[in-house]
Amino acid sequence: MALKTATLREVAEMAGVHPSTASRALNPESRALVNEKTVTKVLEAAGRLGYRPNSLARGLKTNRTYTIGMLLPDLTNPLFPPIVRGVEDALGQADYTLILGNTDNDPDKEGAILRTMLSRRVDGLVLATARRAAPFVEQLADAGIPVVLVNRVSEDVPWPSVSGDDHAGIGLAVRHLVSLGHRRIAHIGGPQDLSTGLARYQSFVAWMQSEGLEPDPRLIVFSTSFHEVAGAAATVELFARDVPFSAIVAANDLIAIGCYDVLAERQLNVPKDVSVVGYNDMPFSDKLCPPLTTIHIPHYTIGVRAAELALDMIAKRDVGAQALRLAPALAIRQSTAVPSA
Amino acid sequence: MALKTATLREVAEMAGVHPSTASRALNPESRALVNEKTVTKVLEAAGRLGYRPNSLARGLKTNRTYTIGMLLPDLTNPLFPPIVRGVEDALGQADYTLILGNTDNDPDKEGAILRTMLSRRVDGLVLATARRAAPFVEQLADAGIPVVLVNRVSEDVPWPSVSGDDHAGIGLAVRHLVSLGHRRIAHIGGPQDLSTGLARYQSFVAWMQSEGLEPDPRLIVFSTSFHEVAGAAATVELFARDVPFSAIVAANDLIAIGCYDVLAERQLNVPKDVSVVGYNDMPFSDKLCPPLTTIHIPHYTIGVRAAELALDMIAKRDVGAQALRLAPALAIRQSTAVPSA
DNA sequence: CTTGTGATTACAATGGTTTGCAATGGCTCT
DNA sequence: AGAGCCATTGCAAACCATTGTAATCACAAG
Repeated sequence: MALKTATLREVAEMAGVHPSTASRALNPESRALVNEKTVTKVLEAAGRLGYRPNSLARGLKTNRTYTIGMLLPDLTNPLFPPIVRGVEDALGQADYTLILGNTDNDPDKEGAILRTMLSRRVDGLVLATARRAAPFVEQLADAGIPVVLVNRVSEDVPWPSVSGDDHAGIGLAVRHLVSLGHRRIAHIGGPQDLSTGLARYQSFVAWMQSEGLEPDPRLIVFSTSFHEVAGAAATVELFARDVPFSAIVAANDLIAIGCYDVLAERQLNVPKDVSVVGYNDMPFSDKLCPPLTTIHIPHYTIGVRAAELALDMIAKRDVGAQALRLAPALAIRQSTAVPSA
Repeated sequence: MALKTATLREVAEMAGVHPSTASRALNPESRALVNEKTVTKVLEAAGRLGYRPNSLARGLKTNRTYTIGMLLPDLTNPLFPPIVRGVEDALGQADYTLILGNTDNDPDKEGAILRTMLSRRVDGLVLATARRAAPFVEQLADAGIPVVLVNRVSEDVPWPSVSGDDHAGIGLAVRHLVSLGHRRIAHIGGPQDLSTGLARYQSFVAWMQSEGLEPDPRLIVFSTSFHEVAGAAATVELFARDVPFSAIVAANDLIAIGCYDVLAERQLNVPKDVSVVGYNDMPFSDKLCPPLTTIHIPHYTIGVRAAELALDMIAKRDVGAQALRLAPALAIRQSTAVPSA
């Protein structure tokens, strides 16, 4: 059945009514307007023909596509799949569909993807791309389209955001190490032009101070990206500084893996010689060698909340520019221990 | 600029031409039909107004949405992100957009997602969902929409497929173990109602035989899913059989991790006491403890090829029902060694 | 018997773009 | 000068569903 997709007109014809009546019968909200018996007829005809409303036509008329677009740097980064699933699940509940775009942190790509998304008339946008200065911001604001930020705080931007509470998370990490007895704690920060990189670095400094430990600038190195190789390079740099330390707070798990690699190279044992704390609790961080103590972020929930916010905005519910920060949790595993020295 | 998205009519008006002319000027293929100077005028007007064609209207008219849908069980499974990226990248090249749907292997969900995708008039479909018996097959065939299968062979189905060459991959694993001196090799298979589970099991048996080793049925256990816990349960079952073995070929990396867990519990060392080979070479399998020897599958390329096939089919190029099998590679790491006994 | 009421249903316009066809205008050729 | 051709552009229909408004009908009330 239904070789060609049936049109509303055909359904109406089969049911012996006018297309407009069929339309109303098919739509739950307007269904009350049409006679019960007619509804049955139409529904049956629709079923027999395998009718699927053409969402293009509908969207054209109603100016809503029930589609939202999501931009992220790279789906291959284990951070994102849970977030995307969260978004998708929450969206699915509301019969919304997700369009995905990987930017690779390339502004050109980002612009191009954004353009096609606008061209497709997405009802809303979820931006999980990390760069702090987005040149499109004003265009988007102009377009008057709901936007929700994920994993980055809103800077001078009228949109709500959802993220893990980085300040609290770094606090968890620092205090965990301090409570174990560490005093000379190093930080391998992320790129400082990414909001998470900057925030975690600042929080690190703040928490060290609030613990009464003056952070040594020589024990703070910035990685050029949130990936293993860059993390390893930064760790090498850290050793080059030749300042003793007993623990490392890495800006994310990938960087922590980079630390692992360099530490192993130097025959240093984790956690006996150096304790390492990661950030994100990405999948399989508990399977590393040793299992990584890290800060767990409710990624899935972040995705869900972001989608819900977008949906709220689309429904014209005012959500303001709130910054939703979800509480992190310390996942203590085996990469941290009391300092040996 | 461009508070409200500009319409073609407005662009035409600004350029002082008829909408149809503007349309032709804007579209590269029909651009040749219109005077060069007019084209310039139109293009400029479009630029000034920030015109973005309404793809809904266009799709309605042309019956093409430049959209393809992709169904997969769960994005959170590390297997999929690289595939999805491959699909998305290849699609992006051709100005196509990807719509994603997670089915969780739930037929109802799968049906629902499929319906919305058809309702959205996707130009093609990439099915990476693993279950073997799909009730929608006939409906899709009827709908006459291009479909490409990923990671599952086409059984009685008129569509092309792209996957890793499981037979060759299992061969790599078995021969690697045999060459190390293993003779009593166990297999923890995947669910047998999933095509990959079945294929890998059958290949295991075949390769054992071709190596002159009669596979012991007591050393073959099937996991109820492709996940760690199920893999661990299957490993427990394997030990319960109380038949000696020196190596395990796991149907995928997650199951291999399950093996790791049970082995560790029993104080058995990998690879000294038992060698383990995984399958898929998923991200971070090289960071496991010990780094997992596994079969590398070119996931990204699989995604790219699948997208290209879909694009070909959309372009009415006949691709037939070919089954594209991409060559796997053996990634030797530290979970395999010569047997101790 | 007329008018008013309420419940249904039909009509027609609309959304933005594409495209077959017709119209226009300038030009060449005879 | 008129016929014919080409390049360019305008016209209008079409794609399919939604929705404001008008039409219809049955029935009750006056």
